[in-house]
Formats: sequence, C-alpha cells, structure tokens
Amino acid sequence: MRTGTEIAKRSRGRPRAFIPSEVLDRVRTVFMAKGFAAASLDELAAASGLNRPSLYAAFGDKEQLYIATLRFYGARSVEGLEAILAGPGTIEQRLGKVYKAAIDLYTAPPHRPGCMIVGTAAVESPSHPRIAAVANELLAAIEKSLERAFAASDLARKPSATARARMAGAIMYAIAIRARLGAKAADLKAFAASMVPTICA
Amino acid sequence: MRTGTEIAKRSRGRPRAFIPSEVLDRVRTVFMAKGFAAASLDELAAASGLNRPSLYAAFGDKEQLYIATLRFYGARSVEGLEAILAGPGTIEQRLGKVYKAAIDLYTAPPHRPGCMIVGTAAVESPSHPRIAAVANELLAAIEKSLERAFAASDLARKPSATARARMAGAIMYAIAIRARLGAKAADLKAFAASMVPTICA
DNA sequence: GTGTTTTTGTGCGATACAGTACAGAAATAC
DNA sequence: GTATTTCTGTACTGTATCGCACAAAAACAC
Repeated sequence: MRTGTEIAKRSRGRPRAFIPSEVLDRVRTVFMAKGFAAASLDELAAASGLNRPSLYAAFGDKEQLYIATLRFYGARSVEGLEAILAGPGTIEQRLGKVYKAAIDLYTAPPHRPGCMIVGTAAVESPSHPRIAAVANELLAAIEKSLERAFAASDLARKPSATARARMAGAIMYAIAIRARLGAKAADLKAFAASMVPTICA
Repeated sequence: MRTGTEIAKRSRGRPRAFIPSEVLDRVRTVFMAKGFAAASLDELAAASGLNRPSLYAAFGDKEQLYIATLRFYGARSVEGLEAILAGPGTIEQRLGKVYKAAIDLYTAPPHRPGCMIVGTAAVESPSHPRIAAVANELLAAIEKSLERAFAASDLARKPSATARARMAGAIMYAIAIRARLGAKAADLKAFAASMVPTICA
C-alpha cells in the first residue's frame, strides 16, 4: 500500500489508471461533505473515478482510506503552515498570514467548509482510536510549529511560547468550527485579525 | 410532539412508560459516542429503553430526535452558563467558573467526551441544514450571554464586549475539541485558567 | 510470441438499517 | 361495564451498504 506521491518505480503488472494523491484529494471532498460515518463507499468510489475494489486494493477499508486522506491533508497543511512561518515578516504578520491561509482553505470550493481534523475527525475520535491518534498527531505538529515560531520571535517571555502556541491553535480550531457552521470568510478574517495582536501581546 | 419536561396534562389514552427528558438524556449518550450519522436507531432504542416505534411516535425520525436532544442539551447548557454569569464574583472569577463547569460537562461519564454542538453537530452541518440552524442558534445564545456579562462588567472598553465574547466562545470551542480528542480534564482546566486573564485583560 | 504480474470492473452475497403496519395492552370517558 | 384513545412491541419490507470473488485487460520479462 503506497499512498505517497512519489512516482512508482515501474512495477511489473498493469499500471494504475489513477494517481493516489489525486484520489485522496477527490475523496476528501466526500469526507468533508458527509463526514467519515456518512460517507458511503459508493460515493467515495464515484467521486474518485475508480470503483470499490480498486479503492480497497489501493487503500484498504474505509477507515484506512480516511486516515490516508487525513494524513495527506494534514501533511500539506503543516507544510503550508511552516512555509508561512519560515517566511518574511514579523511574527504578527506571519500569524496573520497563517490565519488568512487557513480561512481560505476552510472556505475554498469545491470542498464543504471547515477543517478535516476539527470538523470531521473529532467526531469519530471516541469510536475510532486510530483516527483519534492521527488527529492528535497533526494538531500536535501544528502547535509545535507555532511554538517554534513564537520561541524564535522577539516577543516577551511572559506568556511562554507554548502558551501562545496553544492559544493560537485554539483560535484556529474555533475558526474551523465556525467555518463549518457556515460563517462567512470575511467575518472569520475579521475575527482572526482581531486576535493576532492579543496572541502576540 | 412534546419534548419539554412539563408534566403531561393527563391525556386520554394509555400513558407513556417513559419520561421524554430522560429518554433524551440516554439517547445523548449514544449520539455523543457515535455522532449523528453512525448512531443507529437500534442503539438509540436500546439505550433509551423503549423501542423504535415508540421513538418514532414520540420524536419523529432520527434527525428530529437528534435535534430534540441537541436542543435539550443546549438549553440546559445555556441555563447553566447564565446562572454562573449571574452569580457572585468578578467577571474573571465567573468566567473561570464557566470554563470549569464546561470542562466538567465535557469530561463527565457516562458520556463520551466533548460538547454535542461542537463535537457532533458541526460535522452534519453541511448535509443537515436544520441541525446547522439549531447549532448556530445555540452558539449565538452562548455568545450573547457572555457578551451581556462582559458589557455589564467594569472591564475596559478597548476590546468590546462583543469581541471578548467571541474570544471567550472560541476558547470554549477549542476546549470542546481537545476534550473530544482525549485531552485530560486537568490540562484543559490549566489552559482555561491561563486564558481567563487574557480575555479579561 | 508465451508466461507472469498487477490492476480493472462487473457482479454477488450477507448484513444492517430506516421506517412502518398491525394486533394487543393500559389508561380514561360515560 | 362498554367504548374510545393512546401507547407498546413484534414482525415485516425494501433499500443501502460493505467487503470480496472472479474473469478480462494491460503492462513487463524472456
């Protein structure tokens, strides 16, 4: 089971008629719209363009497919976060960019609004420990990145970098929730902009 | 369909063998554990102690049952919130109590952890507009209560009561998410305690 | 070309599920 | 006591769903 994006090394049999990362992107649309439990394999297969047996062969059952999708989405999100935080500007400016990018991601068609971790993985957490584990990993990675950025900044030590990261993360989760409940992107951006100075105070 | 807790006015036929509010409490256990989509009517009926036709007769289909449960839970939460905010103490102390009560609710057995609105209703929001509407109503009521409390306090006008309420709400949603993902109550309480002074600054 | 390996896609089986029909039971009305 | 109303519980129907079996197809190896 190879879920990465690396080019296959020309294995022996019939080549796949799909690119795994593209399948994960399409499948994410369904998971974002319905959540894990309500997403049927028929819908997932239809959205991905291939049919159930191919999905099973490539990714395993629905939980494994969901986890692969979540990991793929999460890894790209963390990458994007780190790219912004490693970029130019003050920590306030970079944090502002982070929220702007997050809100754009949370409200970008064709996906239904929200964050996959906060909006769909959290529900399954009690009944699907493996999903919970991945979700926790990803949130920890996000807060770790934020913490490093705060630690490397010239902000006061009074609220620690850890505390600032937790707060910045909390605001991000709240934005994700509000987005999923239908909040307008402009309102979310205004809220985020108002929170940045507080977090960086 | 009478979902309140008021005593029935001795209607004519065979009396119900259950108390609606108790049914909603039991049913909430299942919805909290599985979420809306994954909760089957068999489980809901088993948990409530009555069987499917009675559930249908009393509450309607699964969505209506879920909404009744959500409203019941939400109304009690808002009541509790307002009781604390109307109580004694500085606004900081009262906000601290609010978070403590919320965390206790989010981590109290026998329910699986989290908040029903943030943890299970949010997922269904895109596919079930009626659920989304109720969830939005409840969150609006919560933020309205917080806003009134801030407006009545002697805090600086610099961040408006509205802004403070939004922030306080955001922290609450983040706590709910972390609780659902398995965070320990003690950690959540430490986080909440650290945020109270910032919100009331 | 012949054989091997892997993917594709139709189609199947077994289960689970939502929602309902219907007869029996428990209360009130008169 | 008889009729009426409402709730209970068994049983049922049709559908959706998951996961897989199996043969055809498309590539490589030699």
